[in-house]
Parts: sequence; C-alpha cells; structure tokens
Amino acid sequence: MPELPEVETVVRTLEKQIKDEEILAVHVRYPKMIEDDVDTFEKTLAHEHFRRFERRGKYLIFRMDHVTLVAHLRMEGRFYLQKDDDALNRHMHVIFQLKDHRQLRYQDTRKFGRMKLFPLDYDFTHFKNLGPEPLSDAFNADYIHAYRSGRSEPLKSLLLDQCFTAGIGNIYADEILAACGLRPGRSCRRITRKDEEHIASKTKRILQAAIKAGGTTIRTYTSSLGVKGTYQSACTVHSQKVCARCGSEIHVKTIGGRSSYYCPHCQK
DNA sequence: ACACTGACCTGCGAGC
DNA sequence: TGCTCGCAGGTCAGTG
Repeated sequence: MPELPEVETVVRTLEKQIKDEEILAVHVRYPKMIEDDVDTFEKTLAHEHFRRFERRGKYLIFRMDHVTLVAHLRMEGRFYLQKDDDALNRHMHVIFQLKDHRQLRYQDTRKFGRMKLFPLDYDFTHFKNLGPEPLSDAFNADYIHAYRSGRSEPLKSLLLDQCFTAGIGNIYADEILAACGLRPGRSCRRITRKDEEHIASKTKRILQAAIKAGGTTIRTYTSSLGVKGTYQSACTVHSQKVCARCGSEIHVKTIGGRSSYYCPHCQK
C-alpha cells in the first residue's frame, strides 16, 4: 500500500534511474488504467523525455518535454525498470519503451492504479482538493483546529481524508495515532490543543523517518526497482499482535471501513 | 454538507 | 485436497 513515504521513494528512485531518458513508444495493455484516450496517451508520450520528478500526496508527477504524466499506484501499483527482452508478467499493464533497451513497466495486480496526462505547466497545488502536504509548514495545529471544527468523524477517518492532508494511508494513520496516544475511533471533536500539536509533530516525525527508511514493505508492496523499504520493522501497532511499548494485545477494529490497529492501554 | 457504503480488482489464507 | 468466502485498501460515485 504505497503511501506518501513509498511514493516519495519511488519518485526519487526513478529520478536517479531515468532522468532525461527518452520514451520511444508506450504500450498500454490494460486500457482502463489510462484515464485519457489510450491512443492519444501512447502517441503523446512517444519521444518525450522524463525531465522532472515530483510528488503531490500519493500522486507521482512526471514532467516531460511537452506534457505532464500523473500516476497513482493505489494499492499495489509499482514500477519496474527491466531490459526489453526480459519476460513480461500478466500484471504488467503499461510499458514505456526507453531508448537504451530498457523498459519502464507499470505492474498492478489488482488494476486499481490510474494514469493521466496534464498540460506541462499544470499546477497540482489544489489538485482534487488535496489538503496541504503533511510535511509542509501549512500542516500545523492551527490548521488542524480549523479543519476539524464542525466535524465529528473519527480521528482515523480525518487522517485518511486526503482533503485534510495529502498522502497518509492506513498504515501511517495507525502509527501516527499510536504515537499520539489517541484511539483511532476517538471523535475529532473531542481532542485538545495539545493533541492537535501532537498530531502535527508526530505526523512529520513518522513520515520523515519512513522516507529515510525507504518506505514500508508490507504484505504485497515493495517499491520499484527492487528497492525495499525497511520502515515496517518500526511499526508499533499496524499489523502487530502486541504493543511495542507496553506489551498489551493490539486490538483491530473497523473504522471508516478500514482495519485500524491500536493499543487499548496506550491509546485513549 | 457530512458520513457512510459499495464498486473497482485479484490473490491469498482460513475454514469446512 | 479442493472449494468457497472474506479480506486487503485508495478513491470515488452513489445514497441517506
């Protein structure tokens, strides 16, 4: 499940590997993956070069010469960079033939990922009503206070709301709330100023640590190009049986439609 | 306007 | 062993 740290890792890894590489041709094997007309998509990207690599929330943004390619990995999307004579597997849905006999291959077992083209200078600041980047100064206690006013949803749902802040998914939402000592089911109406400050600071600390570790490798997800993150060993509650802090049994509860892990002893 | 549910997909593991 | 079923989760459309 690529979240912000995993997407950041993929973007930075691809930047190292394919910056200024030319696409000779694109082959889309699963048309629904492309939100544009597939023929136009393939033709537009031919002979474009990967120039700049950006991320907004969980979206990967590739600035080419004349167009911007945006990709969302959803749950299981990943990029591989392989030789063009390496065998394809049946989950590789979009193939970018590069000039140097390599292919950038988008693999997605569950076919949830999407790609779309935008104008070269498209501004993604307010894209899809995405909230501020959690690592930016704009994501602070005052902002959290203003956003949650008038709302009563569980804290877990708030953190997963991409309009609140962009890039947090199920794993990091659980980890952030554990670090704050707050239960995922707690109403966002019932928190204090101190909690708001904790949410802002713990979010930044956890995401930064995860980026440093190259993201989390959990279940089916590994980063592109064989890069494996190591952050999963730092998870204190998510997918855990026992609380790393107090040894209590971790509880799992569905909140906002997602399994939420928490320690009933450490989180109130 | 807000909050919740199901659809999109496939593979995997539990249970019978 | 072999089958069915539920679950995994990011986003969005649809519903209450």
